[in-house]
Amino acid sequence: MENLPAHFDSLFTVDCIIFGFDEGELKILLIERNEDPFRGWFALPGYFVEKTEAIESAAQRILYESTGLKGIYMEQFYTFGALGRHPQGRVITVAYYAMIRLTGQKDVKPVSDFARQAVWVNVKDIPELAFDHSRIFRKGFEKIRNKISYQPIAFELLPEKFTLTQLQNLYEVILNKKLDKRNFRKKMLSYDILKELDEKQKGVSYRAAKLYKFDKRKFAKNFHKELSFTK
Amino acid sequence: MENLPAHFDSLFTVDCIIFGFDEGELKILLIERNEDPFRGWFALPGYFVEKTEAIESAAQRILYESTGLKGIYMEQFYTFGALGRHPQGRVITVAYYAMIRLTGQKDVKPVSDFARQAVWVNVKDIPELAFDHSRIFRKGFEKIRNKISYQPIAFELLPEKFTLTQLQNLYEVILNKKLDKRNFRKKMLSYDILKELDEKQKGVSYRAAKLYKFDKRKFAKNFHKELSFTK
DNA sequence: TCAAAAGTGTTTTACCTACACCCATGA
DNA sequence: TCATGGGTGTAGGTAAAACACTTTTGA
Repeated sequence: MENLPAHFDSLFTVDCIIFGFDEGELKILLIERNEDPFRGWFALPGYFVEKTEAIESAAQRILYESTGLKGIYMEQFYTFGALGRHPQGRVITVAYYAMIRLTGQKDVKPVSDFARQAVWVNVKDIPELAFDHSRIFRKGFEKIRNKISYQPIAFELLPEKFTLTQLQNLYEVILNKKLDKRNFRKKMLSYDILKELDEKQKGVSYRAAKLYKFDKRKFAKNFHKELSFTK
Repeated sequence: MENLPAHFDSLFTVDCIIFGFDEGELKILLIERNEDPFRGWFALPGYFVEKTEAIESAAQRILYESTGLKGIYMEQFYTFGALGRHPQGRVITVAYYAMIRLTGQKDVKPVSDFARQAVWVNVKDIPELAFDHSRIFRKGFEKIRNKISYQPIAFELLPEKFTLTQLQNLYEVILNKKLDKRNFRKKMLSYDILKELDEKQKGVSYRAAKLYKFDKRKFAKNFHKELSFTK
């Protein structure tokens, strides 16, 4: 790169929106900063990309440091590079989202200490975030809202075995609207991408619901067409 | 940025896919490189982002230098940052696409000399490109193919006044499939986003077609819903 | 037996699809 | 008058939307 010294001083970061679904609520993981600038503010997990690191690997590393999880599918959704988005100079940020299974045990724990103080926050209660992270969050949320209507991303957020009502709740939370129960079930089952299990919900004080699994094999077979949930 | 010297050496570029529609063919603008690496290869117009420049401005600048056009809407679609995508080191590239009106006169002329040798190439005849630009092109083309089905981006490529057949041709070229003439017209007109003019095509040796304009006012009013072209 | 959610069908409506002929124009 | 594309309508099928009651279970 010896011909191009004028271009040597740019900073990159990767920031991640990590979605989880727990007790009927869609949440994201935020960290509380204890460094300037924005000391004490909440922010998306993110960090600088190392010199010899691909962006994709940096995103995976940051997810791991924030949650202890590896090998989760992440999707890049936008790159933010306005002047003045970082008070100390021009920083370019590549933003990713990930969706993870939050089991009841809350076993998702940060590994590094830049992310100590990580908290799960309901997407309806996100405070004003550091830098332009509020804007990044809104853009990422909009992306998944769009995507869930034609791609089976919802299943990445649910436990392996789930009820149709849980699945519908998740769609409702992401789309931010009520769906008709009968139409939802009819349509979802018509796609033939779920496997009905011989098992039922346990520990509820009402009629136990059947459990289902997402069936990747069926999905691969049946999906040249796309899902569709509008109303 | 004085605390972060370890992160100071990253290179950014912006690359642009500039689409134009001319004589029934969808084309993009390519430049022929006369610098190493990839001297003599075709590549997407693109260049390094300056230190004090926002990414968005860099994209506008590169479009201007390549075509002489300003103020065209550009959309960022992906950021490429794999190791090894540039032989001289890690370069991160933010990719944009733009759609421009190619009038018959071909009055689109490069302004700077990094883009001397610019040529319009039919998307069906794109050669193997420098760096990973072939991949960037494929990804961008896929994006517009998707987007044209629910957003009125086609009109940016057509002359201000156009016939329904021209519009249909453009859809067919982008979607890479034949559409039914009657169904296309019925559906397109049903959206009520076109203004029928009192004018007809001139200089054709067959029945002259009515001309239409895209009507932004109507579009804004009628589009909570989305366009849809599948078959 | 009560509370809470599970589970289930039908009718109406809108949209998508397939399909073929006559019309207007300039050469 | 011929060649070329412009312009038009309908019927059948499929999917979406609206809508309410009975069943199961544990407390």
